[in-house]
Amino acid sequence: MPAEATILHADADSFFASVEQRDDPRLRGKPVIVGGGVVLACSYEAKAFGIHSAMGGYRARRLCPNAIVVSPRMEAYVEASKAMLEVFDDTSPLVEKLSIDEAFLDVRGMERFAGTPTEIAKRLRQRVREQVGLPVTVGVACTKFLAKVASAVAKPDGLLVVPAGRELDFLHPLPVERLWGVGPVTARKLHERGITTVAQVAELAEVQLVEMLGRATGRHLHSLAHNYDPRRVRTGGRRRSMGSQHALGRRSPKGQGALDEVLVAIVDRLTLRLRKARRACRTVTLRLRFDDFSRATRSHTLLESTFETRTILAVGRDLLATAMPMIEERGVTLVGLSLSNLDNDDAVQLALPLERRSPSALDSTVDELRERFGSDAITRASQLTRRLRPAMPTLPD
DNA sequence: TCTGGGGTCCTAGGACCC
DNA sequence: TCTGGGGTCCTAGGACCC
Repeated sequence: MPAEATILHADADSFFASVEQRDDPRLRGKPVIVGGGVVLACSYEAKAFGIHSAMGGYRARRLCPNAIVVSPRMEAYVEASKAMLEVFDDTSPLVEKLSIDEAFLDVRGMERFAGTPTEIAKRLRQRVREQVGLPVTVGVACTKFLAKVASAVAKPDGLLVVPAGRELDFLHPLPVERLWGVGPVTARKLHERGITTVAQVAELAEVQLVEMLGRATGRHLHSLAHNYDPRRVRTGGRRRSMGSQHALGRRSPKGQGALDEVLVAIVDRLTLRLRKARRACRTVTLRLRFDDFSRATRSHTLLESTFETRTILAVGRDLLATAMPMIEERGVTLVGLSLSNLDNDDAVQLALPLERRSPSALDSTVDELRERFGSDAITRASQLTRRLRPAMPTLPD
């Protein structure tokens, strides 16, 4: 017996542009572009002209000279996202937020008091429309992946239910680009071998796909083409990195001083966000993009987590200094910083200051930590202390 | 298709440890 | 003292998503 279609994927349509149209009646029914230099989002009226997100603003305006261009208002989008999430949370106890404008909802077992998944999905769309004022498309299927494909196919302002037992009939005729994780590179590799539909992917053995695309992508695509996706809808989940970047115009100054100013501004923004989120980071990564659109990263991992502006700026400056020869040679067009390794477990945090203790004191403290946090966390802590030990000065206990 | 800003996950080699 | 297999962490790069 096939699995029931109980997973909903709710996705706001042209989210940023829809918020703009909601808040300014003059924009309704008109081609709207959010963002200036590059299109961050655009309304369906603009899409009809061939405009899409990530397209250069210059080209977009040539395609549709009458399009109305508005600056992004991130606060308004965050607000709308929260309001939408409230409706989701009120619909099902199992909600997984995917991005600012989409989420999965598991409605299994809710039939007796809330109706069938289809009825729940209809009500969800109506409530977001009434309470938040935005159009939302919902896909319903037995797996997360298929629900997401369904909502993409149903856009805009639609609802599509893939009935249990009919999954492959729905999936197989679709182009490979519909598979989650198939971008330009993977699509090109598949096309080169004459593979354009999901059905053709499904005909291949897993080993063939792995050979073609690498282990992870190959296995992933093999699973998806057969609609094998055991991932459950999970609530919570903390972010694993935090970043900020700044694109430099072709003509902006690129000397070390100018770059340092950009870096200081980025570090300032980031550490503020870090402290606001009550997190700390251990790895700092400098991201660079060059005139020819090649990229490079330079990273450094600290021994101890930090949220201090001073510390992170110092690391950022070191990384920038090591990259200066490359920058001078290739010409930099983007500078970014990413903070990762966020919040290590408590045991490691506690073990680190032990650097200043003698080996015997260290061992007894590790025992204490084991009692407090369990052996799993301790494995990492003791590994770390072992690594520190050779460099440790011996102090009296 | 000449390109923003925010993320996630995978790979691969080297260092180091048990 | 030598050797091997397995595991984790760090760094750099790449693909993909919204």
